[in-house]
Amino acid sequence: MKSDQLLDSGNSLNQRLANKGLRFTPQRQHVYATLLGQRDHPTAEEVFMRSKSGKPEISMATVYNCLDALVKCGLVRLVTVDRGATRYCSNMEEHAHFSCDDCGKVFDIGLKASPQVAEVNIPEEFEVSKIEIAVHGRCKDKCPDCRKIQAN
Amino acid sequence: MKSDQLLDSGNSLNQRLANKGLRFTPQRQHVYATLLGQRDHPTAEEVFMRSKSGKPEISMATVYNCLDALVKCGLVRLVTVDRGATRYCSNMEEHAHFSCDDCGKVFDIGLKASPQVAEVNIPEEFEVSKIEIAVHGRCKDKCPDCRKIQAN
DNA sequence: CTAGGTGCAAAAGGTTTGCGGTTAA
DNA sequence: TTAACCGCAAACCTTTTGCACCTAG
Repeated sequence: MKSDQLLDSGNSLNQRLANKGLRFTPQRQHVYATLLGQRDHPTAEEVFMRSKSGKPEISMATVYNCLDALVKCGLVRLVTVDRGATRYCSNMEEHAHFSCDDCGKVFDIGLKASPQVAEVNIPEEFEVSKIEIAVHGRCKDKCPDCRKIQAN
Repeated sequence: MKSDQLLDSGNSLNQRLANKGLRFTPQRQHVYATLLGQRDHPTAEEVFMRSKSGKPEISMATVYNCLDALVKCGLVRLVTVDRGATRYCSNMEEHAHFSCDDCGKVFDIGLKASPQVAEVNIPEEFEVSKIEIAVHGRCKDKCPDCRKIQAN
């Protein structure tokens, strides 16, 4: 990622954090840049690994803290499609997730329409804040791991 | 639960297990009956607690083993709407889940239609096995815990 | 100046595994 | 008879917490 992009994301991040009464720190900027740099769905462990190149002294606890701050200010969201480790997603557009049963990777998939209350019979008293759609299946030859499996 | 119902579920369970090459054991019957007896969405820990009344010698590992067997033979499904412990659901009808942000409880909600590929733009290569819809929000005065919160 | 953040290490869930003994088929 | 299962305890993985030091505002 180029430094001007980093600066952009830094400024945006700065404002976002301030709005929530959170501080702007180099660690938070770095973790955010890490997530933006590779828009997949890494686990905290993976974010930690990637963050260590460029910031070798960063700790796991700080990665969790930073991810938490990013989620709080709406720049990152949690993805919990499986029982495994929580994944983090920097794509804030409305979308669903596809989880591959073979390789475990998570892919973004588009929605044809907003998943409104239309699909579901919500009891009156319930107050809805978020609707999540998770699709499970196989990505087949979409990724290297699954290409290998297909080849066998 | 009455003993004839237990027997019914036992017979159905027996067949189901056999179909998957799994054995019928008293533990599996007991855990299944526990889930059927109270159709909420208990965690493994809660299933363990409930199973101990009537089978005090049962162990946590066995509960996990039994739940796993029940999931394998299609009598129980996993519910993983939050980062917390996996919950288990004996309602195998097609439905969505509502998770309360306040009390953490999970409620079943009906679908107006089957959540078919209609809602989502699945890339061609992807092979879909299951679509899950999770609704988040507040159940308000639906449960005792949330009635308390509302009262404050 | 000080509330909030960082890094470390230890603890806390939740789940899985290894193993000797038991049991359903 | 014997592969599968049980119960126990220990291990494992992910996440949280306590604490001393540090730093952004």
